[in-house]
Amino acid sequence: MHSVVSRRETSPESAPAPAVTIGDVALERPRNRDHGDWASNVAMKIAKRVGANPRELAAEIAGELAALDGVASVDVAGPGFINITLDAAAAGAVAKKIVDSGARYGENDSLAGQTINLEFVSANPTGPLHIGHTRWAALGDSLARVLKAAGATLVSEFYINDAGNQMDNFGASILAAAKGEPTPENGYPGEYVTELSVRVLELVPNLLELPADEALALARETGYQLQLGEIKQSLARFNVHFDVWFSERELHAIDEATGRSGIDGAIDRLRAQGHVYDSDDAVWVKTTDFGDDKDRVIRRGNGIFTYFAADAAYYLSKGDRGFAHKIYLLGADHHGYVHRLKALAGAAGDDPDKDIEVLIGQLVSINGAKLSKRAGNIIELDDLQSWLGTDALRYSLGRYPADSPLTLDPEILQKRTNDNPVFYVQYAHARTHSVARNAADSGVTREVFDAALLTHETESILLGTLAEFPRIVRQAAELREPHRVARYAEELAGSYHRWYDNCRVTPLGEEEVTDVHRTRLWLNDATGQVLRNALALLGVSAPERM
RNA sequence: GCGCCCGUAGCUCAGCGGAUAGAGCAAUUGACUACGGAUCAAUAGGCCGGGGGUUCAAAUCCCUCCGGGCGCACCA
Repeated sequence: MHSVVSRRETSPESAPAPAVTIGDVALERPRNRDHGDWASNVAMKIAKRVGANPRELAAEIAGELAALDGVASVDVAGPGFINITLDAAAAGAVAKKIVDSGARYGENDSLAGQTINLEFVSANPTGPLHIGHTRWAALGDSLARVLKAAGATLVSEFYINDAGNQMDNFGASILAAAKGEPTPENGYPGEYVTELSVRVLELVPNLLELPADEALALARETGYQLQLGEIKQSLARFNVHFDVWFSERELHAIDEATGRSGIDGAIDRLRAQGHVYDSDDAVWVKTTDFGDDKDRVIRRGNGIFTYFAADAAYYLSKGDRGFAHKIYLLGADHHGYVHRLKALAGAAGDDPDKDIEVLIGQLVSINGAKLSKRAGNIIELDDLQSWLGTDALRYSLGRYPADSPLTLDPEILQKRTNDNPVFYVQYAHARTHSVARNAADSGVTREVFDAALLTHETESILLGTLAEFPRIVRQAAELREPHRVARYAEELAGSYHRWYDNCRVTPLGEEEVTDVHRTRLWLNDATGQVLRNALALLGVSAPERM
């Protein structure tokens, strides 16, 4: 089909208008089943430019399409839609293809050749992860999986903000707790600090006998390692994987040979590009050249670098490490940063519109969620997870686009019913296994696959849904919207349940096993495979029994 | 004041410029001595925040107003 339509677009004698591009050629699955298996609006798109009547043009294209193998019928509808219906054998072939492809079905090469660094969560290692981090963790990890499935070379990265005076405040808080003193000014409250102090004292029994500065440093460093370990464990339990844990301290570290840090080098490089100037004893980056509303200080009058300086060095480090494309996933409370990051890209000589991409996630709230007393009245990832379970939590956060503000209802998240889409999808998957087990017991095998036997309306719909999966994955990757995979999984689960209600895989009672049963087993197994692949992209388990 | 995001069914939310705007929940009513009823079938529920514009075609793109969230540091 593609070939005929594109020939129409590119062949000089049949389509003389040069302004027509491949982007005009849309072939999509119509929402309404009455409009066939595939539909195209190409005739309406190009009619004006080629000076033709859209309906006549559509009829001409339809005539060519109808002659193709596997096409059952082609109709022209409405203002010039071309509706294509495949015959059962052509539509059914996808079931075998899916079973043969296995876990790789859905992968595509739309992002092949792209090297992407995806940074998300990047929490300060001074306390537990909260509900905001939880959403970015779920979305970021799923996005990473989707981008890989689309063929990108991808590294997921956690930037550890382990430099700066919040670390000193953190250390001072632990030290104070160890002494039984109240939380210092600008310190971190919460019982977890006390818990950390107990563990620090176990590791450093003589902490309180050391000189003050030494004790502070030890409290800070020991507490940091313990807290970072907690964060890593929380994320691992949440099925979230990072390829790289990047320490901000690396950027501050002084090179023995040159006596300079990565940040020094970064400022030099930005200066060489002509985007750095000195004023009022401070060093500034001319971010207004790139759309920021004011220039930003990168080195203060007192000689101390701002946070922005580390950001600059970090950005450059990503490019130095071979990542042409950098994606940042930030919370809405950091959206003021977008201009600055874009400006960094521009100041570094990159293209701010192509080489850096900043995704802003809106805030999430959960009605009635318990605030964590131990972490100072935040909602903790660990609490949410033990309360709702990894699958329900990841799925619930993963099925909404990042830019939509979200309010979750814990009553529903806890229900193991249709109310909760994750169980609806997982149940469909478990059901495919149940059906396969029963088929094996009844002597139904996959020895025969005759796609022409898949003629029931629910089979046609199910096959159509299955065929769409690679397109969904590609779209989710290109739009950076992993939630599309979840929505698709729900649609597929629905198509499967309805098929199950209408079409049996195992024969009833004394009925003989026929090729219809055998072929349906392929369809059943194909559905299980795609549900499994979709859930895997979301980091959610696909149980065989529930 | 400036900037970003959001406003779609009673609720929570999908919706790539296309055909009669969808799903789940909540409400009402049905279907198992048939592969798991954690399922399925059906009914009802909408000036897609308001108003302009672009287009053959707008929930979708542009402008404007209203409402909500967030941000505007020589903090990190």
